[in-house]
Amino acid sequence: MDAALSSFHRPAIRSHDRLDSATATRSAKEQSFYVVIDAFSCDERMKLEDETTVKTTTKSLRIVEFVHEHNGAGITEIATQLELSKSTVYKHLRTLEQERYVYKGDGDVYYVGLRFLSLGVGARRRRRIYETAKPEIQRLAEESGEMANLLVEEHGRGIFLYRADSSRAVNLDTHAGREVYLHTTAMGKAILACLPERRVDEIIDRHGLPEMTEHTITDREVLFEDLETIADQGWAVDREERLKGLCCVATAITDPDDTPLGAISVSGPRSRLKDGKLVDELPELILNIKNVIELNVAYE
Amino acid sequence: MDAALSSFHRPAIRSHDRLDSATATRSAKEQSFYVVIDAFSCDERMKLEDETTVKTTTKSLRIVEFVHEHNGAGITEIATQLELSKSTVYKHLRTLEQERYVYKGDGDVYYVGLRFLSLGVGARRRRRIYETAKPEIQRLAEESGEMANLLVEEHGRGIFLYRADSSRAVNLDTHAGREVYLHTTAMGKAILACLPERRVDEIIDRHGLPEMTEHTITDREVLFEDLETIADQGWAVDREERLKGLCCVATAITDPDDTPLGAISVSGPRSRLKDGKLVDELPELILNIKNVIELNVAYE
DNA sequence: ACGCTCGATTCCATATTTCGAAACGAGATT
DNA sequence: AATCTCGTTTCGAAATATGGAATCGAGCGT
Repeated sequence: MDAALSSFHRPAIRSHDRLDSATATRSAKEQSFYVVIDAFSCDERMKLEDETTVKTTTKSLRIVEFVHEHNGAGITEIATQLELSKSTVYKHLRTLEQERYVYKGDGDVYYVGLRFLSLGVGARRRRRIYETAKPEIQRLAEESGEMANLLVEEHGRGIFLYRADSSRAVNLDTHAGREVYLHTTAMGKAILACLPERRVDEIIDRHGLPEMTEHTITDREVLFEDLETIADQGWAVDREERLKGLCCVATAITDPDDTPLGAISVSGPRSRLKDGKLVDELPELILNIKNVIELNVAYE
Repeated sequence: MDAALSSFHRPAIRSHDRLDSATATRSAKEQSFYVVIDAFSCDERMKLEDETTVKTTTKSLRIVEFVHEHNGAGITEIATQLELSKSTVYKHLRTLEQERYVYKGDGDVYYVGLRFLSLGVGARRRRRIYETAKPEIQRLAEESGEMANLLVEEHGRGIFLYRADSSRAVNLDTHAGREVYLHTTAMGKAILACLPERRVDEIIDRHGLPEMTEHTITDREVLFEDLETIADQGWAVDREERLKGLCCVATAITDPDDTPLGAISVSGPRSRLKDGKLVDELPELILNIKNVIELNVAYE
């Protein structure tokens, strides 16, 4: 039973994917990364988790996540993988189905329900920046001729809220809802650069600095140096740090009091984003749009 | 404790909203409608729910839903409204927060987390029809000059997957993820018309025929007559049945074997959609698009 | 038609876990 | 300083989640 829970803490999956081979399936795998808990902190952690945590709920969520990551799953498969009894999994799924969080397709396979979409879209709408930034992101995509994105931070991770494609769009894994590590993207780093050092340390402690490509920053010192540069110049760049072949320029959108509300970016294949465009042309364009959005957010 | 659960079964909220006054907040209220359980079936139902249901999970979900419907809530508020103890709510929220399904904003207010967006978007992507229909829906919006929609059925309810606006867009409550009763919309009725009568009966038994406007069909016989007409002519119409001032024309998208995969519609203000357009021009346009989508789905 | 296999479902005794009352502590208000 | 409100913590009683075994049921091959 304890083994059941520990099985969720998988080692990082290094995805040295090329841009053109990025698929939706792979994104699910990436998301299942958790920092491995080392043996020493176990007592403390157990204390905390046992006393203040509802284990049954955790179990239900794990089941849903399993179904999600596998694009549908049957009871036996889930029970085996999660080291739970079939009857337990059965009851959890029945409950979730009754509440419309999962549904049973043909042939006894359970799928994640669209109820999650209702709540998720509500959560997105609640972010002030979303509606304000959307039209500007579209403009950004048009004027740059590349893909433009909006990302926000939650629980120390980045979540894509919106993406606008230009006509030259590349098929990419960054749908709305996609979760990424902040240190692996230009948008993430732009947000980190706005946060107090203490906060950044907390985030690194919680999520680590997993390596996605050979260019990913995996060293705390190096990251902090980069963040300083970003804070100075006002924009961040990502040269294939999350995905091989993909480059981005980004800047954070902040409150009047410098709290980051999210970040916007332009991203495209390395072949089209040479240095001239990447560090001259695009930063200027992005900073313009940043200003417009910040004004609109402030006086909405 | 039993009282706690029964408090979720609220009577229908009749929303005689006008088109122009429809807001996001109101949509949340609508969604909280549940069929009231009458006293006689209680034993049976308890038996079923008690034996095969994980009550703890249900409780967690109710808490999340409460937070969702109230656009954020504190522990005491939730505990009071849901008739649970503060410590219970506290522990559930802590668990959900740890798993990133909720997050705590400033001032001890909990909000629904964007984790729901990740899972929800995944659920949407899994519907074959979504990617296929999207570009066609956009075309439908352009060619009709009105709003065009894509809806699918799940658990006997309708869920909007996508909406495309024309330049003359009206500000409406139908974002992606929005849930509606099937019998109140043209798209819903178009889907119902494809289902075997037995299935339609089940759905009505589960969700009832709640009245949204004075034009809503609230009688089973009347509904079945309408469904027959729809099945014959291949398209459905909604004259202010869900929302005062809003009219729609819709048709179902089906598999080669007539299983409905979803429905598409054009909707706009009554003032612009007179009978000439509503029952002559638009049905033809929609049926064309339906054909294109069905071909693409079949040979994808 | 028959047995065979695999999965979902049901039943039940057991003990794990949840739950609520009450106490505590921090902030705000009077 | 007293009072109120709200989140957090503690702890034992009571509820209920759990896993294993038994049952059911569909699909397959002989």
